[in-house]
Amino acid sequence: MTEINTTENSEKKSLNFIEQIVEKDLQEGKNGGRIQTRFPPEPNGYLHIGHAKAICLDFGIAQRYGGTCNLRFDDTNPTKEDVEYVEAIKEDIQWLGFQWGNEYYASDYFQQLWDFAIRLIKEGKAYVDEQTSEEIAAQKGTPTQPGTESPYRNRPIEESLELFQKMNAGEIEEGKMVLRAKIDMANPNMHFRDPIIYRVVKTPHHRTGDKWKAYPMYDFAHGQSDFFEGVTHSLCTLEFVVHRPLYDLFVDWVKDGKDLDDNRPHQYEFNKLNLSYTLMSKRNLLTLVKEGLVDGWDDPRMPTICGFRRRGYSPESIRKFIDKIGYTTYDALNDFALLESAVREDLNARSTRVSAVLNPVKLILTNYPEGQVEEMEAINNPEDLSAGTHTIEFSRELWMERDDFMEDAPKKYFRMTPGQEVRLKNAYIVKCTGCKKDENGNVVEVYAEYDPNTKSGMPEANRKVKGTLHWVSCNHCLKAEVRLYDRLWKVENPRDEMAAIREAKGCSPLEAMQEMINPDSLKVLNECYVEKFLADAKPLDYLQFQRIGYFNVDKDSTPDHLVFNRTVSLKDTWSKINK
RNA sequence: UGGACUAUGGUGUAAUGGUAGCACAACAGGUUUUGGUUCUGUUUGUCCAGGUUCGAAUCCUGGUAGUCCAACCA
Repeated sequence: MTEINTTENSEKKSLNFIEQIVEKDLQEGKNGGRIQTRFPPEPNGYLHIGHAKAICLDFGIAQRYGGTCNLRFDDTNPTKEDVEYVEAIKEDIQWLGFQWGNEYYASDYFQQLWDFAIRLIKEGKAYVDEQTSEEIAAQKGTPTQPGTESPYRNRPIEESLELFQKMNAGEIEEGKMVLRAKIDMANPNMHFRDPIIYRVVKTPHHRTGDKWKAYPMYDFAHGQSDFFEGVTHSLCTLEFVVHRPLYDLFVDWVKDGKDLDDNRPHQYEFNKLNLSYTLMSKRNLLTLVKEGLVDGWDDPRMPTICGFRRRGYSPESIRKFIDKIGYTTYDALNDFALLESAVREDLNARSTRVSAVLNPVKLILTNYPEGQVEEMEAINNPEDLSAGTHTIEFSRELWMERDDFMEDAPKKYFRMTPGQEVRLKNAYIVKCTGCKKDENGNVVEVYAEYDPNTKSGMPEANRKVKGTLHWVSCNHCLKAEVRLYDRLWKVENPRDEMAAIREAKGCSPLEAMQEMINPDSLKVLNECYVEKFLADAKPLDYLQFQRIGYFNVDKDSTPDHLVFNRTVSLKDTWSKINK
C-alpha cells in the first residue's frame, strides 16, 4: 500500500482535480493502492512547452504518490516517425528534471494488438472493409445525422480473417482495405461509428522495420497499451474526452468480461496549454522550421523545450510556470507574462551579475590619470552572497550605454547629463561635464570628472546620488554579438488570428504566418562590449547583464566571436514612465 | 442546431453548501551602488434568469456564450 504523504504540500497549495481523483482512488484502495502513469509522445517532432505541462503532471503525480511514470512512445504511424525524435524527446524530459521508470514503445505491443484484433474478428466484433476512404467517410454521417452501414459489415468471419492476414502480408495496397470495429453507425459519438482500427502502411517502421504492414490506429492502441503496462491513471488533454467511451470499450473487450471494474486504466483529461503570443501546434512549428522563418527547432523564439533551453530558460522556471497555471477542464489562454515572471523569478535568484554595454558610447573621465587601471570588486549575486565576487577593471576611458546620456534631460532622468552626478556601479561617483558631437550632431564622446573619495567602500561613496550606471573599460573588455529576442508573433492569439486571416484571404498557412510575424523578434547587435570575466562563460550559465536583462551564451559562440542571447529583459519601469 | 465538455477580477487559478482568496498584470508609495530585487498599499470578479436551502460561486432547471467531435493522424 502506498503511503500518502501530502500534508506538507496541501497546506500550501490546494490539490488540482487530478490529484484529488488520485487521492480518492488511493483512499478507496483502487488498483491495490498502485499509481502508474505514462507520458506517451509520438516521436514525430520536438517537445514544446505544452508537452512540458503534460510531463509535469504525468511525472509529478507518480512522484508525489509514490508511483511510477513510464515513457511510452506512441509509434503507430511509421510515415511520420523517426528515431531522431526519440533521442531528442528523451533529452528534453531529462533536462526538465524528470526520469521515467521504463522506456516502452507502442510497437512493442504490435503482436498483442494483432492477436486481439484477430479475436475481435472471430467474435464478430470487427470486419475488413474494402471501401475507399471517401466512401467510408460519406457513410459515417455527420454529427447531426446517423451513418449508414458498410456493405462489408456482415461479411463472413473467415473472409475478414483471410483479408486481414493479407493486409499484413503486403498483399494489399495502402488504402484498399481497413479493419473496422463493429460498434454502432448511429451513435451520437462519431468515434463509435465503426471506427477504423487497422490500416495498411508500407513505409518501414523505425523500430520494427518491415515486419508489419497493418498498423493499429491510436484508438485501438492507446487504451490497450495502458492496460498491458498496468497504467492506473491515463492523463491526456481535453480533446480526447470524446475518445474516452471508446477507450473504455476497448479495455472492456480486451479484458473480455473479467473483473471489468477492477485493475484497469482510467483516462482523465485536463486542459492543454495555450499561451498568448505563441503558436504551439507541431504542424505550424514544422512550417516555421521548413520555411526558414526561424533558425531550426531550437531557435530561441520557438516554444520548444530545446528553444527555451537555448534561449536561457532554466528547467526550474518552466516547472514553476507550469505549477502556477494549474490543471483544469477549462480551455484557458495563459498570459505569456506569467512565464516571463517565472523565469525572472528563477533567474533573479541564480544568475551571475555582469556588466555589458550593448549600445556603446565612449565616456572619458577627464581628471582620471591616463594609463591608470584599478581592479574593482563586483558582487556576483546580491541575492546569494555565497556566490562570491569577481573583479572588473576600471580606467580613464569607458564604454557606457548611449541611452544613459542625454544633453537636455527631463527632470526625472537619473542618468548622465551635464552638471548631474551619477554613480558608476562598483566604482566612483562622477559628474558629467559635457560631450563631443560629430558634424551630424551625434554624440561621439561623453565627458565627466570623477570624485576620488567616492570609490566603492570609501565613506564618501555613501553619498546619495540618484542614478547608477554600468560600464566596461575600453581597454579591458571583450567585443561580442548580442541577440535580442522578442516575441515571434505580433498578435496575442496567433492560432485564432491565423484562422481568421486564412478565412478572410483564402491564403496558405505560411502566408498567414508571414502576416503575423513580429519583424522585431530578433535584433542582432554586433558592437557590444562585455567584461573580460565572460571569456569563460558557457551556454548553460545563467547571466544577468546588469540593468538590461538575463542573458546566456549561445551555442554559436566561440572564444573569438562571443554570442549572447537575451533570455528576457529586466522589468523596466523607466521605459514605461518615459512613454 | 446531434452529442460531449466548460463558464469566478484584464489573465490564470482557489474556495468541495458557511468570511470570494492567491499569482501575474496594472497603479501609488517606502527601501536600494541594477529605474532590478524587496516591502507596503490600491483598483478590478462568481455569464444571465429562476428554483432548492437558514445559507448557493458551489446543488437543480432553463437560457446565453465558448471549446471539442464527421483523419486509413496522435
